[in-house]
Amino acid sequence: MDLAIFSVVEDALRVLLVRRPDAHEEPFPGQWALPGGFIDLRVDQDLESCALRKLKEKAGISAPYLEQVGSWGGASRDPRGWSATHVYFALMASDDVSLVPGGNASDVKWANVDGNRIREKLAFDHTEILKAAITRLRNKVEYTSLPAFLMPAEFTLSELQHVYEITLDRSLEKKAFRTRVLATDLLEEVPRRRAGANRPAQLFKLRNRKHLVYFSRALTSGGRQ
Amino acid sequence: MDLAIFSVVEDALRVLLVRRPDAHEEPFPGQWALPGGFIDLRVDQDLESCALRKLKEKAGISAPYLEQVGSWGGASRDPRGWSATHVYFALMASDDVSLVPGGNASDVKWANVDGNRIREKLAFDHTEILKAAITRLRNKVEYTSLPAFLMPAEFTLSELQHVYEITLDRSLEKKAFRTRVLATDLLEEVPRRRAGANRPAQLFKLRNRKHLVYFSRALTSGGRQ
DNA sequence: TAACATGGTGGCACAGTACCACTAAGAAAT
DNA sequence: ATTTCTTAGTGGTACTGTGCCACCATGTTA
Repeated sequence: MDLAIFSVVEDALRVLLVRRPDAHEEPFPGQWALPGGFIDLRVDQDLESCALRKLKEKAGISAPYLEQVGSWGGASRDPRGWSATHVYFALMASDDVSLVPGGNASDVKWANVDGNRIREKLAFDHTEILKAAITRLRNKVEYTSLPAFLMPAEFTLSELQHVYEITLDRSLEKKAFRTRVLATDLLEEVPRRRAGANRPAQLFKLRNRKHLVYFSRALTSGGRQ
Repeated sequence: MDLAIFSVVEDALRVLLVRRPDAHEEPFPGQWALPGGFIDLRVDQDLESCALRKLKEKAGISAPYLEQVGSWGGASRDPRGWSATHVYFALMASDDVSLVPGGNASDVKWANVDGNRIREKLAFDHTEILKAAITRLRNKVEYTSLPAFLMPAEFTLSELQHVYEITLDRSLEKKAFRTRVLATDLLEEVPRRRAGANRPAQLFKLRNRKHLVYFSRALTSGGRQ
């Protein structure tokens, strides 16, 4: 079981990494890896509850967006022999990030996603797994409301667009974005505005914290470069 | 490892089933199930080669469209205890169907997909797994060229549309379908026509037997009822 | 040669997006 | 108090791909 836990922190898409134990009998000692671990047959009813348990242990969150990416198995991915892992990706709201890391700070970190990879070299086949997770995320953001699960409880339309732009790594056209989002029942106005050194912006919240909205088309090219 | 092998036979979407062995120490004796089996750690380099091997054994085909659907694991899916399986779905060209079944004819059959289920009651959690595979297939057909992998080497546009309609279980509008397909580089004309009791139809083949085309929108409602 | 059946197209309406200029509303600077 | 600045939010037209449907095309069969 391995997890790709994403969040948007400081205007960047990030993924949670943990450091492998430094014991010499362990494979890839001291290297960065995706959080995960073995299934506990006495505790975990099924794969999803195992993923939820790991998520709570590593990131301290209990009700994130969770989706299976797939499974990887083979003879060469672990030096100890044939192995298989089930991979999930999770999305964390940015205001829950402060709760992380739950363990020793030096052994957990958020790594920046650049393009469709990260700078760190990962243990096992985690580089390939992470690439698949990022690709899945990006593709799905094109035609769903996935980035909504990366938002805090209340947010403005511009903030939501900004998170879309960060996860897609390209700019979007403002009017098209707004029309498209407001045409669905994704959002609900709250009677508050975000103040700043400019015109205050309407705040919204999700109408349903669990529901994923599908758009009928993808947005193509984007606004200001 | 379990496989949902689809094909379109006699104007219907079908999935390949195998009968469980009748020995009493086996779970679900004599019941229908998705083809599959255990990974052979000496032979299978990774999950995909295991799926390809099973596919060759059960259906006698060697280069189909193959895609991972996900994995299922839990304490209650097998009476023998905690277990997990990796699930792939495969698409077979209709003219390869004659090669099936490879084993005893009475132990293998094509089952009709009705709605998003089949009539047969399946062993283990295979009913749920198959439902997920059918849903994945249907969803993806909306915006990709997946049904092209269900076609014989040469086919007409009407035949392709017909296979789309069978997999989607609804009718499509002729002009919209043609315009959309021909706007991509999916097909290539061959210098032959399909004769019949009517105007002969242009035959096409896939420009690339492996490449999957993505459309920018889904088709909505369809033509003649 | 007329009837029939399916192949294939022309043309207009419509929905959702692309584009871009414009107005709106607040804080900060003058 | 007025101007400047910055981001919020909108109006309006063009464009693309689809929905719709009538119509023509081209073969076989009666």
